[in-house]
Amino acid sequence: MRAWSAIPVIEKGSNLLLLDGFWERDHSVFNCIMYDPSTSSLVRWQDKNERYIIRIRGNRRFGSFQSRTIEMTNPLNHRKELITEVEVLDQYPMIPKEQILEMSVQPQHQYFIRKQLSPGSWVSVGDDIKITLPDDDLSEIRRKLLGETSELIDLALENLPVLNSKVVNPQYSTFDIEVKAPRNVFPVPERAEYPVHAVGLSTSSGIRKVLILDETSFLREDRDSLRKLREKMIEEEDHELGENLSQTLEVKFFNTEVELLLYLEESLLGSPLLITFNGDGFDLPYIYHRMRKLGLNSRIRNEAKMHWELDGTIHLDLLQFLRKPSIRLYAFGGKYSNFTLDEIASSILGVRKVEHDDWFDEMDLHDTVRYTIKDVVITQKLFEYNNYLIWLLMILLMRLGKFTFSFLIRRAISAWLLQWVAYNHQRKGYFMPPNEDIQRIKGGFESSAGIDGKQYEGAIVLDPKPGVWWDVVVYDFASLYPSVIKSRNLGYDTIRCEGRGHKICRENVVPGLSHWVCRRHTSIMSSLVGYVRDLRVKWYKKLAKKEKDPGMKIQYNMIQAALKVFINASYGVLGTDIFPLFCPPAAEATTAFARNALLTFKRVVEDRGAIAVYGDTDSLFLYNTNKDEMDEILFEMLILHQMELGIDYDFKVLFLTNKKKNYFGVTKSGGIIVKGLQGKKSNTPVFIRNAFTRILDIYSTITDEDDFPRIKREVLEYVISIYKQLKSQSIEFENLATQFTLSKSPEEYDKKTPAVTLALNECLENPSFMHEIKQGLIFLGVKCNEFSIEVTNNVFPNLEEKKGSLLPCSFMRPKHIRSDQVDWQYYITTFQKVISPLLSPLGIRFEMEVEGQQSLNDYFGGD
DNA sequence: ACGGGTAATTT
DNA sequence: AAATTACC
Repeated sequence: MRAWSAIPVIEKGSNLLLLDGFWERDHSVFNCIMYDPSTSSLVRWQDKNERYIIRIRGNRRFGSFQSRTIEMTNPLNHRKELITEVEVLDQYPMIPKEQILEMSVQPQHQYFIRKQLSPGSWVSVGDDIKITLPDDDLSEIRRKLLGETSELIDLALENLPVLNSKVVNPQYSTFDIEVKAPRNVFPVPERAEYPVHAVGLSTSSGIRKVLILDETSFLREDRDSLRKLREKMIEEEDHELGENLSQTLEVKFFNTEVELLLYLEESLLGSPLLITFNGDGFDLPYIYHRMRKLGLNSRIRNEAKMHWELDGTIHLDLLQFLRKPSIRLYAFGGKYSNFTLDEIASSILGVRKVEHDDWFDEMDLHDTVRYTIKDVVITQKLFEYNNYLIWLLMILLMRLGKFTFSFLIRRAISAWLLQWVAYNHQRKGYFMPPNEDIQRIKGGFESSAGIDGKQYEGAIVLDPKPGVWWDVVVYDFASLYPSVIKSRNLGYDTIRCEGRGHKICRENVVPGLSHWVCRRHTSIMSSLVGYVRDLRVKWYKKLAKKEKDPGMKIQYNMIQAALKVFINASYGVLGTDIFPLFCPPAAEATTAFARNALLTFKRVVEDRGAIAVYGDTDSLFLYNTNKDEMDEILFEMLILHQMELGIDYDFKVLFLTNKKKNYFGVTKSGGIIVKGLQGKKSNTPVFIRNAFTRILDIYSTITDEDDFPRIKREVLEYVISIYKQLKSQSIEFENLATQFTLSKSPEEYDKKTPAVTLALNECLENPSFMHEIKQGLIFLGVKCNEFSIEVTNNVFPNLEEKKGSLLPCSFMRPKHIRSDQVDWQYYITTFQKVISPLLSPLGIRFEMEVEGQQSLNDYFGGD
């Protein structure tokens, strides 16, 4: 039984949002899962005509298996090949897996690819399933893309109506469980040892509930605590969350955990969409195992590793989606960097962080209720933020990449890209050649990376010219790698092409490499990347700018961001060996053309007298430019090299040292840009980061060169004040803390790192902490005088220091440290080191003017 | 289960 | 030299 088998089947219907699909276990029938906004529920339609097909090259027969032979084109040589399509029911024919084409594409996606259906779009079902589209006026896009290849225009015309069709906001439920685990014990879902004692429940229809386990009936009699709860909520939650929680919240008490859990499941069952924060990693598996332990039949199902569903609903684990690097960086501009609900919500919503140090066993009823419901409501706010922006983004990504909802939530970007590319191979009648073919024909890398462990040569970073530069304009290529892929027609199919008529292609060389690029055919990847890039730049960015309707403006902006996700990932996958279309020459050709583009631009600009004071990958920092001349050069780059450039920053003043990827400056509009400096990094103590920011604030007020003395005075005064705090050891431990990440899984550590020692140290005081130690765990540590700890467990089985041995340790968690244990000298040194790039342009010498000033004051007893 | 290379800093 | 964090 699968979770989605519980969704009611319909024979006919229209205006349905296609979200997902699955094959019956025996592959006999395909089920499409759709959201029906008219009833706010999920419906299922069974496609009885479509068969589950595998493809094998050549004209073949496999015993009793139903099969037919079709023709498809091999993109490597543009020849038609005979392909056998075999109908698969319960079992596969006896053939080696390598002979099956496109094994990397999931069965449910094979269905959508064969039917050329885009999940996320509106469909009607009956005898068959069909996409329904509004009548869009496509003449304008045709006009805008005039001069582009017909392939690119076709792609745009096909995809635009789907992307532009409306998105409805779904009905949903969200919940969060609290487990009564002993202090500092992490409840492991598989064990489900501790009772679920509180559950927060909230729905889009306005239900706000907290379920409380109250075996003694003691809590519900506690009128005093309940009254206090309302009062506190009026004071805090109502105000903070913009909710009338004190009025709408219902607290429900249960005599037994069994009753509570059954009630919880029952409440969630009717919902089309179940939203959680870490539901795949904790809440759903915990309830599942807990119910089994209590002898109950759960309707939660484990579909795959880190994929849990509740019967009849679609489960969205927001954490799974938001933690994807591509989403975090390109869709949300890197606003959050830790993946806790608090951090993500506070950065996206601007909600204040909720501290709750108290363990649940020590909390009063009213605090338990408040914290429980608060997490749920924050999850909800996150989902509803900016008129369901996250939902909109998700639907758009599905429409663009042609993949299902659960695939979107749970798979990485390279999987998205593959599905997108696979769909578009089928669209053109191509099959995806096996990677062995690609690598055998195209060969390996011929460049080598400058960095150990990397495969091929990447970007250029120019040596910065140290100094203070006034009036510097930063020009950068608009999406450099995708532009190169598009304009140079790069792809696994076009690089090092061979065969009759391809002699002319040999002259089309890749700069600095022996590769050449096809002149006869357009690369599949190149036209896909090109279409997405053009759509973004020429269409949606402009639409977003001029759109008046706020709802549509948001949608256009989000489409623009979603397109960027695809653009930015499309280059990277070509160079990763696990990607089924991995093609070394195509990957290194991309960076080679990109290096060439940057150097060409540099030469042209310098011929006209500008000075490139710095540049990295796709940008030049130019001093002594003239706007009109630059416009001419940009035009030339566009016409001669099909490369589009724009202005990134316009610096009033820019500060460079001899270090690459390190600079700061003040823009003409008074904004501060700071890159790479230590003071920005998360592994710098908080108080130093704060001081760093404060000094930059002072810098941002600079007017001209004559203003330096004022800036110097203010900065010096501030730095001295911090130095005094350090000397008098009056900085809170929390602000001394540095962040350490356990970036690998515990078995992979053979040497100690601060994160490792912090983890071991924590285990000493609290042995059950072992279970919490996993990849991605973040610790705060304060540098302290060195001490020894005994390794008491085998959490890190491959550590040099075995169990029982002593380990030197120089970090402690802020809560456990005393002032006399803090290594204050380290903080003074680090403070000086980190802020020194901000002091040296002003001519401030730390030893003389900060430390010296301090001691003179001490001596003379001045302030 | 799965973007890439380049660079600086710390242990 | 390896690990971590940043830049693009």
